[in-house]
Amino acid sequence: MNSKLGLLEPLESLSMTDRVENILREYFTENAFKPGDALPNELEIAQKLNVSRNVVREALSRLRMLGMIEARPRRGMIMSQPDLLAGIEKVLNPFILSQSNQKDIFELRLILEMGIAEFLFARKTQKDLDELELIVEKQKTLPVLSKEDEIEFHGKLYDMTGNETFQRFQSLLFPVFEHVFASMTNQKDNYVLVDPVSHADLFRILRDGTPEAFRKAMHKHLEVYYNTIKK
Amino acid sequence: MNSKLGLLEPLESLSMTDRVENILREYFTENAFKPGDALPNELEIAQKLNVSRNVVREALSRLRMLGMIEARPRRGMIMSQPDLLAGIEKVLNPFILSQSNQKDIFELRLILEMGIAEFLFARKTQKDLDELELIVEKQKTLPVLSKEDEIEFHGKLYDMTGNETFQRFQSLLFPVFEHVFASMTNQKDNYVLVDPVSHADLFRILRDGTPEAFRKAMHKHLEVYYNTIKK
DNA sequence: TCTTTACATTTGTCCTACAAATATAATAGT
DNA sequence: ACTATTATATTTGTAGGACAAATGTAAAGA
Repeated sequence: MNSKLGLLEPLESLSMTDRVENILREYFTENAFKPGDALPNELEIAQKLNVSRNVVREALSRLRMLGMIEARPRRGMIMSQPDLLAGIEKVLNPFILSQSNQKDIFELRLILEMGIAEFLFARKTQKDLDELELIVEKQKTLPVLSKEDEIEFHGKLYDMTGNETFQRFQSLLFPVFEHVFASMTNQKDNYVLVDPVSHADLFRILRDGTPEAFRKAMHKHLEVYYNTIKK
Repeated sequence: MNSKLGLLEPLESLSMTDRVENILREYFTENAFKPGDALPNELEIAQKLNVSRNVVREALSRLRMLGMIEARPRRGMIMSQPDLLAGIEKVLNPFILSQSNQKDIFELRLILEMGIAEFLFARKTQKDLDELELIVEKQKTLPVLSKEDEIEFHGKLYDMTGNETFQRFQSLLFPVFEHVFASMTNQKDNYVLVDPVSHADLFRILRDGTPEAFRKAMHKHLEVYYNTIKK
């Protein structure tokens, strides 16, 4: 009778707060709430749902954190434009993320670096190229590139994509990326690796070449990371 | 005296809940809390921080939503492995996201499709290829591909990357992607477009070709979307 | 009609209370 | 001394009351 009981998932016992959170989000969606729209007040919601104001406030607190709603003291709440990355930002902590998630993020960064090529070529401007060249020239004089130098160059690339979310997303992913790579290369190999493709090479291709050539070069540039990918 | 007053940013007046949320996350980080570690109880936190238990609970409610902590009724709270995409999942609603964020997401999906090539070739198995071929063969018999057919093929690709987060991420992005594209192509051009590169073509290249060739083909396959990219 | 005053509204915060179930300590029984 | 039972303490989830503060609105007065 109890055979295979281990396969049974524990049926999720949602707290009142969880349920109210879900109900509210559905309510917003189904009634096509748009940014600026006024929300019912807390007491009204509590009474309609037959829960305490505490529970409602705990649920609203979550939505407020996501930027989905805005509470203006003494003037009621309104719908708002959520912050796309607010939720993920608070969670990107290498010490509490699962190994699996950390690996996923490591790979996500590699994918982004390869994927942005089309956008770079579609949107590059002379001003952008000049600024990137400045960075490259400065780095040429350095004996070795620091973490900050890497961020400066690649950050500028994300900048040039004209996509604000990429830019911010990448800066959020980078610390985790670094952490994963550091833990993979067991600290012992602290040698400075010579890039087979330098930032200067990437710059030249971005200026004169094609997306195809850029992706090829970027792949070479990131070779040391791609080499860690296991089947 | 008041000239240029408009340039002054309103100094962020954080609520107690906001501040407690920040303090708690810092506390976890600085004390290297790891999944499974026991947390102080609510009353203790409230007394230490000199705020009411309500405020603490509202802050904890947010962290619970992110999966960062777990509360076991009557047994205290423990640190937990956060759900990487829990936050973003609740916010991916085309009707409340800003136009700018929607555009960013549209582009993000294109970037992912191009970027996964390396991973597909590094991790493809015969079993995966067989399953993908099955999908392709089935779709060959169809006069026209539905949205579900698209999801089935591309979803299988994400599957093959061996990256759970990609898989889930992509399925979250897709509805927004569709919504953006639909609103760009003013409904009027409902004609069925003939892919310059079909799913069958992509499959053959994935089986016999190179990442480079695959990216090239994928770019062609997504041409209609890439054509929408503006400077 | 305009100004001033009073009132109602609503979020943020604090407080108290208690159910329920678990872990721990205390008691009783052998 | 050891086990079994009972009582106690703990802690989250939920309910409900209270009030400050500032805003918008209605009422009163000039």
